[in-house]
Amino acid sequence: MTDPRTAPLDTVFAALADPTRRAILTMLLEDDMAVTDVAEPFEMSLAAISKHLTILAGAGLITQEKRGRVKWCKLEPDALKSASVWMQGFGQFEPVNLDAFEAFLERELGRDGDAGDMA
Amino acid sequence: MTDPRTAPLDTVFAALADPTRRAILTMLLEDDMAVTDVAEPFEMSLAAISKHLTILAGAGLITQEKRGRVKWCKLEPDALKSASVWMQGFGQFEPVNLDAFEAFLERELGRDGDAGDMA
DNA sequence: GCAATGGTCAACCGATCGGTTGAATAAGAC
DNA sequence: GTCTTATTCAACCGATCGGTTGACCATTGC
Repeated sequence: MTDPRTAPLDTVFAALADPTRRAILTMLLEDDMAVTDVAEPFEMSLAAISKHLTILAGAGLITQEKRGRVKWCKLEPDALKSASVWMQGFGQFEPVNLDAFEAFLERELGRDGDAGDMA
Repeated sequence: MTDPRTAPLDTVFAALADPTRRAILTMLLEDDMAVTDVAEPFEMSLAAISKHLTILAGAGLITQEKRGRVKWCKLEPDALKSASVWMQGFGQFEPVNLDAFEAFLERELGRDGDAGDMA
């Protein structure tokens, strides 16, 4: 129910500061997922992932909707807008470089997203 | 084991998660400042501000240069680029709205930047 | 009904965080 | 030299963080 646009910068940046949570966001970029499926690639407990999802939801970065016994997680990119706008002000308002983003995305997927070395 | 490739995002986002540190960055947007002058508007000790500046420098968001007995703090907006690029990927690559940025800047200055209610 | 599945809750743990204080170091000012 | 200013260091504090475990609640399937 919280408007993602009004989520304070504190919680958004704090949520983004954790590599596991950034990896989760990257996964949700592809599709909505159930909590158990989000947790699958990680080496930590389901409860830990559940906490991470609560933090992401608290920051407005995702929403969670329960259908039956499955809770679906959905990315809410709009919550990033305020933080992005805030940050952009410190650069010379340079245009976003898509190639650079793709490179970062690959690194995130290949590293954080890989449960192999996240212990 | 922290991944050196994604560590920058960790430290940058963590540094931005604190309102005092964001207020410092906003102050440095105007001009370079000495540590004591950075600390002046805040209600906390100089040592606390010194720690905040160390964290900002560790994230690459500022640099500090000692001239005489004064240590000057300088904004380094380029450190925001990687984080900004990462974030922008979750939106529709929308162009930055300058008016929106100014509104946020004012809110930051009026709330976080005011030493009156920062306890 | 009963068992399995999906997810959270509660208590606990060590590490880190944001702050304090007081002493220490370094560089001007006189 | 001595006093003052600028800044950090070191030790400490309570709160929060990221994780664990085991018990608990819901929903589904047989």
